[in-house]
Amino acid sequence: MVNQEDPRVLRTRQLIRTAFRALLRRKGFDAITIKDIAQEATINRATFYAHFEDKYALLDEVTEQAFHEMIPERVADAQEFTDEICDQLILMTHQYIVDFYRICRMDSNSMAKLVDEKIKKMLQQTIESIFLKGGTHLGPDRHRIKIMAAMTGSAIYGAAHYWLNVEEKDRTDGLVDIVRPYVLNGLGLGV
Amino acid sequence: MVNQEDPRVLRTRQLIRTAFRALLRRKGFDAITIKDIAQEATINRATFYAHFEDKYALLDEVTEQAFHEMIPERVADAQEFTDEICDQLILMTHQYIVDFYRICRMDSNSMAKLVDEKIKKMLQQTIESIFLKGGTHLGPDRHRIKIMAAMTGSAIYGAAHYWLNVEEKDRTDGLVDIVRPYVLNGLGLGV
DNA sequence: AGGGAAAGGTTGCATAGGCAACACATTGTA
DNA sequence: TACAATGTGTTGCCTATGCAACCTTTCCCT
Repeated sequence: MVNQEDPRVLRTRQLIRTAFRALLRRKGFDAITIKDIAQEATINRATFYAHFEDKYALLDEVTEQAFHEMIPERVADAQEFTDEICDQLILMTHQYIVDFYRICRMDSNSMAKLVDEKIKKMLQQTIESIFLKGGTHLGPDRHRIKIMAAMTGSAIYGAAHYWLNVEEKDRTDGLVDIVRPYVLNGLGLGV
Repeated sequence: MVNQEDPRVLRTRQLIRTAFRALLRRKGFDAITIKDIAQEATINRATFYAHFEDKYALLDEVTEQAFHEMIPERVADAQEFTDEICDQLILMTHQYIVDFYRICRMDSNSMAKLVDEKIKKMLQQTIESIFLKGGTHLGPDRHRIKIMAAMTGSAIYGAAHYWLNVEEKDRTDGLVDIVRPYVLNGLGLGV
């Protein structure tokens, strides 16, 4: 395997990611071939396989990168799961989903499922890391913390996703007003 | 020497050019080192020398690239040296000079001289190529055509450069109104 | 069903680029 | 002046990428 810190490797991987994101804006995921990606990235097809097993692995990484680009600094650095952090997580998740469905042609079920799973996972990890940073009220039980993070992430994601089909979907304050109390009460942080 | 059509070479050279242009916006030419360029381009310093002899060669290429980016298509494709083409050459040259002096810190005499010479040369080549494409009224004498192109290019460049110090320098129509008749009359194309 | 085109992967070899070390030149400074 | 620091330019060795060739798998057309 290649050395992930070699500048050539960093550049090549970035080229591939950028090319893939550009392609997603004009083609469906299923219709994109490795050849397409290699051409768009101006790299050799064989080189692609030195970095990614297949386009699914690439999608995974791109999804993760996009998540990191969208997460507000205050959330990433948060020491505690406050109202404000909760709101930002809800809004960001909603925005992420909206962007993804608007920019990419979600004509592929396999892609939609992969992206959904990935975002949920990233969300859960983010929440868990916040729980762990602040000496949390949830107690020291690592298992319990993980489950609470999983539930919270899933709840936020599920609501944000559902909101796509709501009539007032532009009114994100409506979404926040419903989700925040639910999550905070569930965590025993209710006001 | 490296193969100029290898995709790696094309990418590397582009990285170097882009890095150099970025550096020129925040440092004087004399203050820019090869190390700076290599760092900005995320390439190795030794790699720089595989592509350019020194930063002067790079400046030459970047100047030429910028010229090609600015030249209007109608001028590049022109079959004849018409009034309109003449006007566009004047305006473009003026714009090029203005941009260069605005964007780059022209604190280096060596740089200013190199850039000036290069633009003049590009201008003369462009004009000569137009003369050669249209069965010109200048006759078949290649030598004569070259001199006419050199004079025309120098005249346009000189005027555009002088215009930097004119009070109404924003009024480029004033520049055009002076240069166009001069050049066209000189070429025996007067109206 | 069958057969050809296109995509997915893999491999060996040639070349470009990364890295570290070196000698030399230039500059700044005590 | 001297000497330390920084920049220039080069070299040898190693790794990543390009390229062409190859086989396999998938798809699609009749």
